[in-house]
Amino acid sequence: MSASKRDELVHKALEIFYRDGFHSTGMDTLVKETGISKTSMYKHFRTKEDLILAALRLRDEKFRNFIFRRIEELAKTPREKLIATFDVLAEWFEMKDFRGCMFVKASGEYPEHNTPILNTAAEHKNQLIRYLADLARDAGAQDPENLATQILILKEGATVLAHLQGPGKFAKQAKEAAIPLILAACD
Amino acid sequence: MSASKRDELVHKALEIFYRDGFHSTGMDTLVKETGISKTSMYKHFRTKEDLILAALRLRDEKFRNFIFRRIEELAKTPREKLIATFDVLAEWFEMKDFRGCMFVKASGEYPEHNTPILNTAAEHKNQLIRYLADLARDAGAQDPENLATQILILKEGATVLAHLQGPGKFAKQAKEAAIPLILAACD
DNA sequence: TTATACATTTACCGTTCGGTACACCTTTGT
DNA sequence: ACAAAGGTGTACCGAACGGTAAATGTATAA
Repeated sequence: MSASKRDELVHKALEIFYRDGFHSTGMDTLVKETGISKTSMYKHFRTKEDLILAALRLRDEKFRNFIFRRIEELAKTPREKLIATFDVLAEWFEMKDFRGCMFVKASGEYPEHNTPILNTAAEHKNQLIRYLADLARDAGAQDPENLATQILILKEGATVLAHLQGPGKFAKQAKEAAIPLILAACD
Repeated sequence: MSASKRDELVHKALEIFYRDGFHSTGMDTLVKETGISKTSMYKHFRTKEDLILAALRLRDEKFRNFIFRRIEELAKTPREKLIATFDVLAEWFEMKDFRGCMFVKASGEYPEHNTPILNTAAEHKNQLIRYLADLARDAGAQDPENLATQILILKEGATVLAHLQGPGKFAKQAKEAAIPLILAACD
């Protein structure tokens, strides 16, 4: 039961769950696509929910890596980084396999409060807030938490609409809405 | 096959789909909860997808009625109405059965482009944009479409986060982000 | 070489899925 | 009174669901 095999399973599961959804992807499909047997799959993951949680944790890590790394590459000052968030968002929307936010999808399919999947999704958003709040603090914002929350609201709204209506203009519109907020918050 | 019976079925289906999701709600559950027989159900709706589409159309109508009516009740001038959008949003978030936007949920479970369900969800958002753009035009905005889009982005973001993290502060934060945008756009 | 331990496969479990064939009403027109 | 028409319920379809028991490798240690 090698750790790398498990990793491979989670990567593949993440890809398929993100593309097709959670309920509509059966364990038989995952087993077939990964080439493993069903019993082995259930040795690595006790239940389907365990596999979903592992996939969400991987997604959390990969997504934050991508966003944070690109922001750091695109901008130098904290204030510029806050704004660059929306340029990274535009890059994400344009990717050919973009299908919206995986955690929003998960919260739609498992909406019951205080369940592991919804909690994992909520925690992902907390991590984003924390990162943005740190940037806002470094940028000298009066109320870093508030500014971070507003930026996250714009990010989530743009993401939802980009998935529903196509990538078009939403990252740009969100950016144009964010800039005056950021400038006003940092004197 | 009375029209009122069909209406009753759609209402009940909407309630259950919104609470539990689409894939995780079986036709057997719907049949049991409505007290009708399966054959009769399939006389009214050829497939499960037809029933989902009917539920989404009803949701579209009910949701827009609620939002637009409350906005008109809360504010008089077009500019005030744009702002009041976020007070109505706060009311929605506080409702005990609030579970986020049904069309976002639908787009998460049926993400394939150019399919009836995704198209219906996209059209719902178009209707909201159109209404907001009309208000923005009446309020004298330079670019009504842009302002409407930005307000919708804030609405969608606040909705997603309110579902994930609880109603708390998101309507208020979105409102505070929207006000300067609205004021700046209308001179 | 053989016993042990563990990973893997095959074959299957009971349940639920979306959907349907068909017998059984009940109504309506004549 | 009676037949045609159409809505209704029962009982069922094959497939897919999440999950498991038992057999079959296969590598290591004695």
